[in-house]
Amino acid sequence: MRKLPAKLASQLYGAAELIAERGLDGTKIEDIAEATGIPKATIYYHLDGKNAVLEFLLSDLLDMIAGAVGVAVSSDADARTRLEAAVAAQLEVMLEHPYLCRALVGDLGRATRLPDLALALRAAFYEPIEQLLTDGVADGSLREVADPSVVALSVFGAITVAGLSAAVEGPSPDKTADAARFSSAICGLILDGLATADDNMVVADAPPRP
Amino acid sequence: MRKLPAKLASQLYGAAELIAERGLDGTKIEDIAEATGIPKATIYYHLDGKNAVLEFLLSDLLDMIAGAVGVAVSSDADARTRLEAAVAAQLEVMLEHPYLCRALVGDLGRATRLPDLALALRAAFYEPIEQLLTDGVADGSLREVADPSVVALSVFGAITVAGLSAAVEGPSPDKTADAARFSSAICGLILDGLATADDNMVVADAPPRP
Amino acid sequence: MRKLPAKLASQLYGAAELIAERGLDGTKIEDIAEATGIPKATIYYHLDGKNAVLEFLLSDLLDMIAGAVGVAVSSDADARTRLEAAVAAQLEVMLEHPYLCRALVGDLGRATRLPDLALALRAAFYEPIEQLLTDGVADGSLREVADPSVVALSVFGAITVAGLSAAVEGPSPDKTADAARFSSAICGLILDGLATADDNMVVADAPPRP
Amino acid sequence: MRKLPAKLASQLYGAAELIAERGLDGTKIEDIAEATGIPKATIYYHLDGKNAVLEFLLSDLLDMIAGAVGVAVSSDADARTRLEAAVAAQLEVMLEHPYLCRALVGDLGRATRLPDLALALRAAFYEPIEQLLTDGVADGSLREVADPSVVALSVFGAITVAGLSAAVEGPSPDKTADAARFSSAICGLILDGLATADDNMVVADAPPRP
DNA sequence: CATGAATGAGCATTCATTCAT
DNA sequence: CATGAATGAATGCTCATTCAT
Repeated sequence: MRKLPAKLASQLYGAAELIAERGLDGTKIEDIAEATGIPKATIYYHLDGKNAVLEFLLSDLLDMIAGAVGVAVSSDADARTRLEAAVAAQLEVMLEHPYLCRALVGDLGRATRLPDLALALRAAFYEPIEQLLTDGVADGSLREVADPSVVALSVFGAITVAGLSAAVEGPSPDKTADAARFSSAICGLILDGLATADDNMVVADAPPRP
Repeated sequence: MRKLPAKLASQLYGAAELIAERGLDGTKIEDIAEATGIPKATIYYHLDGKNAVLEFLLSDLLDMIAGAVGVAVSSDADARTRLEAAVAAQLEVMLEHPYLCRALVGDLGRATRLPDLALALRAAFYEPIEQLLTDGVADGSLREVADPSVVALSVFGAITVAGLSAAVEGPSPDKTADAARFSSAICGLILDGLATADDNMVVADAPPRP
Repeated sequence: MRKLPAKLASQLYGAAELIAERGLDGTKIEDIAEATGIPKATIYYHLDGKNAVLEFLLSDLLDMIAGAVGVAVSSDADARTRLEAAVAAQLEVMLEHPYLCRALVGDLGRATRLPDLALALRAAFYEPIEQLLTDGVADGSLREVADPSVVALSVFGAITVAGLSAAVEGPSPDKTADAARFSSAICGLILDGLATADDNMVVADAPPRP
Repeated sequence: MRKLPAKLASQLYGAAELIAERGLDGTKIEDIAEATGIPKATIYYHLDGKNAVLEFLLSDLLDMIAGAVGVAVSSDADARTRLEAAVAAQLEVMLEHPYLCRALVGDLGRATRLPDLALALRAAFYEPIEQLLTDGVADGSLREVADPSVVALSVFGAITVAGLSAAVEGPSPDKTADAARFSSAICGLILDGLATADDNMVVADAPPRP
């Protein structure tokens, strides 16, 4: 699996919609060849089979997300602010690449079976959040929770499922606005929760209220 | 797709792990036949093809979830309490059936392409939450949000991804305890949020505070 | 590789000429399917791939030869007489199945790479001769030689190459007569040699004549 | 097919073992490239395809054999003596080049389908013997046989199969000694036969003795 | 009803060969 | 001259599905 020439790489994106629509197994290499204009044998010359096509496309998406989130996370604001930025960043990239996202969800099983992708997946989606949760406790901007890893997972789920859903809806005219709207809704949820404000907090492991 | 004789139905569950592990496309009917002990042709006699196997398995899971959540939701407590119950109920069923859950995620793409399943998916996971959000606003137990459908999606994501993750981890010795722990963490997140208590609320679309 | 139903087995012989003509690598499974009337997938249902087709055909030939030679060899005549009978028997079978013989030669390399065939090859062609050589020394009908295994090899070569050559020439109208003619010529060679009768014997390891 | 630069020619021999082991069809040009160190495209620059590689290697072997046998045959000794010399010469070359020999046998089918090779094959192996048989009858050193061409074929078979077998056994430490041993055994066989000396001669077509 | 046997349709992958540099 | 890159053409094999019993 040599490094792809830039031209081929860009052509290959033409396959994303196909794969998003039908799943990788439902997509013949021949279809990919047609959709991208790259001859079948040339795809095989550069990539190690069908999985590698998906791997290439998703790696790229995951890199973009990891990159954007990485930037968002590395400001010197407090963790809560950075979490908000990270949510926005991730949603922006996701909405920017709806086909890749759909391909990712549609072939999530396969993606997790590809070791490289599984790692990239964790690194892009889960780890920054986990880190932020820790940071937030340290700088006092986020409260401590009883089960940080489950919470990180849930936050990851909250963001990702919303983003995915937006991606599945099909292209939207104003992605930035969408991203902002989603981002705002999600941050409202994960930062302030849904309980009515005057209520007593429900804290995990909290003693039963009298 | 006649109703399956009970014996076959139960044997068929033996295929869940296989499908969870390899995805439906990576699983030959022949493999399913071997794993379940049901002869290939007999599977075809009772079910309309490979997809129908997945459909059967997942319908069942979805029904179980919908059922459990349905029960949880129909108590006469306030919406917030019912939401907590729903979360717990969903997680319990998911943890009780880790292979089915993994099969579901792994073939999410296909699942959403099968109309019946897509519907059942919505009905089991999304709709009860959406309803609860509305109810909560009405009975004052949950606060109003600017974008209820996005929030419902996120809540759904928070619960589901956490549950899925638990399912992927492999069977746990004490599923009920796990479910409780997860449930508690998730409710803490979606009801109270992560922001430190003394902070001003970040409310979506709220006017800047002076 | 289940046991072939008799009908298929017989149809399969229709592929012998093809393979003889073009070699196995030059013969597509599809060609074999056409030539035999057996659908491609059915061939695969019964046999483990292309090699197995050759293996089946040649095993059969080898069995026939081993059988005929076995019968010839098990009379209670002296070894020399039995050798003559064995030569005749081998040639008869070879001439009776020219295509199989040509297939065998044409794909000799592959045949020797298929362990089962390599064994059958030895058993059909080489071992009976080796045995006869030993027997002949014991019963006094054949002379002792310095290097029995090389001689056995050579005798095997003398018979086989002649027979093969006849097979390659294409079908002859009177195979039995051919076999007799070849048999007679070969026996004359291997029993009496080519040296003129009045000459001193050239015996291996014999001291140089003065 | 230009004349190969000497260096390439010699590198090309590195492919003989490969081809001997797997057959030509089982050997990718790429494998040959790797084994010889000659880049794939360079092979194509100098030779007309895969067959030409085999043709080159085998032509060479055949030329060597034809040459050595030619020398052996052109002494002015009697035919019988020259036959002995020819046998020794042929075996020497064969044992000197075991891989080429195995490649030859393994792809005998293909070799006979390449017209140039088929001719060279005859010229190297068969014709000198045939000639010697005729010469021997003329000079009285070999007896007349009823079916000279069959006998020539058998003699060719006796020599070649023994030689091949030696080649297949793998490299031997002392090839010259091997050749001498084989040669002696084979000459004993084809000149004096295996019948015990005191026996009546079995002469093809000889009238029954009273 | 259940199923062993049979097969049509499909497709990923391979590889010999070409060609621009 | 030599060769890395590219590809057209080919094919072995798989597997979901059917059907006769």
